[in-house]
Amino acid sequence: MRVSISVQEAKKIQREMLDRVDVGRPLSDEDVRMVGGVDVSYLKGVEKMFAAVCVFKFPEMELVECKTGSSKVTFPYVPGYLAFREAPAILAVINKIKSKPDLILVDGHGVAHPRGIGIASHLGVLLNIPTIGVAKSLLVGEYAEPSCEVGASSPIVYDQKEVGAALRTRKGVKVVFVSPGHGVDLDSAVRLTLACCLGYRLPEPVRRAHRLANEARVSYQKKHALRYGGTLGS
DNA sequence: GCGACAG
DNA sequence: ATCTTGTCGC
Repeated sequence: MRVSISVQEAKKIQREMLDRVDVGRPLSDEDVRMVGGVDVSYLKGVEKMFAAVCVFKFPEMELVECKTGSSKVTFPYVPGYLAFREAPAILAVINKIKSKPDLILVDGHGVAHPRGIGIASHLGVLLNIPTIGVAKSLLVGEYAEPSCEVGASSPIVYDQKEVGAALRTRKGVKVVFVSPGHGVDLDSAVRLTLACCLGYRLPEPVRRAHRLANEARVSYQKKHALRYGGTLGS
């Protein structure tokens, strides 16, 4: 792929963006009328990715609007630099929606990151919209396993600080790792994430965006008769 | 140097 | 993340 920038340059950008990240602001439920979720899927072999965004009315959690889009991959997957790979595609689909979410849940970490600025924080700063990182696995830090009931949580500690929480969003399933992205504090992030869950491990906005991004990839594969990353047929 | 390592 | 088939449990 034609790489947009180097990891060194990306690191410098993160350093410059870091002081704009705000995780000290409580966000009440009344502050959120619309909540969005974003995710990206990839097509093996070709340098293409499919992003999706789904917006829900909060706290009713009724689907309001969804958009998808495809983009070329211009940055490799490097742990700690996911934003430089996925943010461009995500920003593109967010620009397509008519509704204005007051909060966006991102598939990945927020400040529970080596340098305190994961993809959720990165997007929050660029959009100037509160964001929360919801990841399926840990990138940095340590945590104690919470009890198995819905809503149980325990802090993620990294560099002697509480940067997030391991949250049980559904009874008996693996926890998800929640961390503030930008414009919201940890307690609010955990509370709001839980309020977005409808019986599944992942909060609905992210779950639906994930599904939609996959559908967009599949339709692309079908449209171009792609399989195993190669071309079959015309 | 070695192991870890979001999606 | 992607690809892939069956299997286990509510």
